[in-house]
Amino acid sequence: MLDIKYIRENKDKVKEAVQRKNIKFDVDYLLDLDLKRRELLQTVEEKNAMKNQANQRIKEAETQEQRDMLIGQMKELDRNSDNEEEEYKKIKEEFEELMLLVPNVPDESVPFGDSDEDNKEIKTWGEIPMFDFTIKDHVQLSKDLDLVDFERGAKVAGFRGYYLKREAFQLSMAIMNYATDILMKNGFIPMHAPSLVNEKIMKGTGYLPQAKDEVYQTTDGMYLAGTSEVSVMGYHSDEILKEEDLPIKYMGFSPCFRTEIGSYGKDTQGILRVHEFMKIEQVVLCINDKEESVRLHEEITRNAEEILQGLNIPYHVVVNCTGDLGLGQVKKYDIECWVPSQEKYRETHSSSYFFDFQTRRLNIRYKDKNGDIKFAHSLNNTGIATPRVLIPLLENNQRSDGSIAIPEALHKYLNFKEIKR
RNA sequence: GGAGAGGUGCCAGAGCGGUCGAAUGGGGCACCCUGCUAAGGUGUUAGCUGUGAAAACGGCUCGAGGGUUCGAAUCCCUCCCUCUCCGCCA
Repeated sequence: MLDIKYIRENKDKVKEAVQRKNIKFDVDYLLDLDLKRRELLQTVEEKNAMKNQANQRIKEAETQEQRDMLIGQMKELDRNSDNEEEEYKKIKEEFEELMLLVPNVPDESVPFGDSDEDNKEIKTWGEIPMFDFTIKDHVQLSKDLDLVDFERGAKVAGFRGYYLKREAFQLSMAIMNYATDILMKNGFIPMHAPSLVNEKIMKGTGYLPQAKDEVYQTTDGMYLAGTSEVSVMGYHSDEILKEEDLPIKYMGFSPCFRTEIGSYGKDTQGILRVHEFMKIEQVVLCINDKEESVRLHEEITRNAEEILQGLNIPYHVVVNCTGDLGLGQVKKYDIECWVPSQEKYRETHSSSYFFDFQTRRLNIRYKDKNGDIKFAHSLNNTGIATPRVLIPLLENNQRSDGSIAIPEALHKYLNFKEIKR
């Protein structure tokens, strides 16, 4: 959510953001409504002030007659103010709903574009492996080595269901431990965070209402979060933090659930796009300062790179174009890992900052050195997500005999150094 | 799942129709005093929001939402949450 004052003063910027993010939203309508809202608020508050004064007089009335007369006047006043109050309430409600739909303004450095096709590569790392044999894709590797069971996955959990078996399971756990160690070394507080969350927090992080098709709702009105970003951000909701405690860095571990509605027919093979997976997420809260947000954005991006480099997976980093930014995101880098069978990079990490877009919704504030209360800034990036990262890991490390070499960084977490049958 | 208790400011805790945005204590902050095992004194310490350049003035908020009333932290209803006991259970 943006500050309405900011929207009033930067109407054109916001309109531009609406356009560039390909969002349907009428900024002028919102501002008209805001004007109406404030006008009504004024009259309602004036009436309230009169009532308060009248009440004061009733309290101070010396005789019963005086009192009765004043009460009579009050009743009259009350009758007249009902309508305005109703109308104010209605407008306020609409106003608040609309406010949730206003997009954040992208940073100047974000390239213009419509879709991920227009994202710009800014960095590559690692050498794309050259194989002197016919490679297998991760699906074939998984089947041949009995690492993932898709058929039984589908039998039990439906389309996109899967079982991670044997070394794949161990690998998945090892990767989590490995990523945890790196993030803890870099100052993150680890948490196993809830994935079952309430509506307020889903709204606060911006997944509702805009992405409501992509989240599972339970029969009792709760939601299964698609990322622990949701519950980790909710952790400090409605709190006032101390400036000296910032930046505060959390790594949230949780299962993640996504309906993948809207991606029918996409990535139907294998474990690239599944309904449930495990993820470590980096979530950072910092002071209300652009420079600091930018600095930390680079930092959490580096953290993900450090994790991938240790796994020796070739990747590149892209800056997402305006059209590929989420509603609240100011800027986003995607890290995409090389997938040999597809001969392209596929997204494994998404690193973004929001300024105070999320913290306004979640009411996460801090008291600065002058005692002023400000909204914090928030950022987040993937730490590591399995099973998706297993795709580049398995494929890039496959050998001609069908076995798979395990990167050295994981050896200390595993009792095997290769996967072989 | 059953029974009960409760949700008030940074914390503890009083208030149970008007004098309450809220006693008191603790903590924090500021100043004063004091040479001593950091004590004493005084003051200060909620957020949101509207008009305004500002000073200021106004409105809202005692878990959330609704209702009764001239008036609600206080009464009524619904929901959420916490705690205790019983049951069930990884």
